Amino acid sequence: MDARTQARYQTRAQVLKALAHPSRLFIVDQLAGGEHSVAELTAMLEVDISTVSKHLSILKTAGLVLDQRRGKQVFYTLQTPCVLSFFGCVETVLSARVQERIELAR
Amino acid sequence: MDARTQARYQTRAQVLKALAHPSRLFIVDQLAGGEHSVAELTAMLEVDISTVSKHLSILKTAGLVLDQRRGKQVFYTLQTPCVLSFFGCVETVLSARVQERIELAR
DNA sequence: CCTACGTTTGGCAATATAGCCAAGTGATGT
DNA sequence: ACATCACTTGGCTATATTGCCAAACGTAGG
Repeated sequence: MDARTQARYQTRAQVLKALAHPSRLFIVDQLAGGEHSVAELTAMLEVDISTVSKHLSILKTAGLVLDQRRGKQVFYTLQTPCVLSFFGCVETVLSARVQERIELAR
Repeated sequence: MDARTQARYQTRAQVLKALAHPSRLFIVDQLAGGEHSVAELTAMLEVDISTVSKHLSILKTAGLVLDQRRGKQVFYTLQTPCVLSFFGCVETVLSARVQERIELAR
């Protein structure tokens, strides 16, 4: 694998890495239903607001969400809704995993 | 977020985490074209074979690939090809990121 | 049985990630 | 100007991930 190819997969991996965290997946799922402020997401996640802010920063850097300040609040929206299609596939993967276990148990 | 919800996103995140590494993305991409042995993938990736074996183990645990021993070799195949659709969306995200930078530069 | 080959596993050090608290920033109202 | 609210950033520790080497394992052939 040459340096150029390596770099391409590295970049792609960064996007997936941004999604590969329970809280960040939850955030994306919530934003699918419309914009939310940091405080709103914090209330749902029940972790420190600084932690939520950092998660949002990671999603933003990855190009997955957009931030928009209105007054004192900052509202986040989903920038690339196609990531929602990941959820369906992930469920398929999980089903396959369950199927696998059933077959092993036989 | 209650414990049940937390667990659901945790499980989903595990699948994405398995994909969120350059070498593992490369492997998935290669397996899209058909089965490959550990040695073949090692030659392409140019890292230690034990490292490749561990990457494959992670993909297998996540339910993304299947292993099949034939003689001395072990061949891996893609178990859930829908993950290939991720690549398209990731490219969209990257395009959006580039677009973003252009607008900022103005 | 012994050896060779392909692969996996254990162990370790280097690096990256997650979450909290505390301090800083930006906007609003007094 | 000052205080307050909403959020971000810095700094820290705990935990997880990565990749190498070495050792173990499974299969096939002599």
